[in-house]
Amino acid sequence: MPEGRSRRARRLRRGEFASDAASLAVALLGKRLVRVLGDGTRLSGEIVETEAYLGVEDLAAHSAGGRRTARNEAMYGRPGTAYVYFTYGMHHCFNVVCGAEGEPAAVLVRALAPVEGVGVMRENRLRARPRGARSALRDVDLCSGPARLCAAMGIDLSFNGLDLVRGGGLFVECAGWSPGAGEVLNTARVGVGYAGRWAVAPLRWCVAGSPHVSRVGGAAPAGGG
DNA sequence: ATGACGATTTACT
DNA sequence: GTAAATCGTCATA
Repeated sequence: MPEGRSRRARRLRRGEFASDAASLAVALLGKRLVRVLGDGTRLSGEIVETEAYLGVEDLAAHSAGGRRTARNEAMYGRPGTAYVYFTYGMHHCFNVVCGAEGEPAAVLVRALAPVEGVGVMRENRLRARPRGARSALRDVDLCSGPARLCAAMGIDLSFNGLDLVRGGGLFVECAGWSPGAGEVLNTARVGVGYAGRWAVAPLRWCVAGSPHVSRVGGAAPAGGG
């Protein structure tokens, strides 16, 4: 079913990234994250899971309390800027900066349904897997997590601060489909247990029933949308 | 200079 | 279910 590039595909404009993080997190579902390699090869996937990080007041965000460091500087940039960070000594995560410039809000892209360049994504994932990894790598798991999708798409720190609008080889396309309200699950965010009441705020969104959504603790996301 | 800690993934019991 | 892997970043000194 996923065919290649649609003729109608259109890159998102600056203004479409300027909304608040929660709105953008929902709006990005169904959009396509695209990377174009040097030789013109396209790697892309439909966004099926996102999380909103609201900025200064959000204790789960890297920008909590207005924290501004070399690492999270990109969060303070123009809407449509890529914020990529390195964590756990081995993983990268990709965010889209949103809101007004100077206000540190972003949307973490947590999972994709691969569309183009699936073979390359698989190679990238296998190469990035820890030494000793033996289990089969299922297609459905190529991009089913924030670090997995970065590995598959080849997104690393060199993309941090990149403008997705003027875009080099990384941008977001309108794919011509977005889930309706009944097709979206809204849950608490993953991996932010340290953030007090912000840990349970419903700021994660998934395309309901998508097999490409991340499975935390081995389970599919529960709860209604 | 040093120590603690991840917006995770994987393997193993 | 638990635990290991692995290192840049930040706060403290």
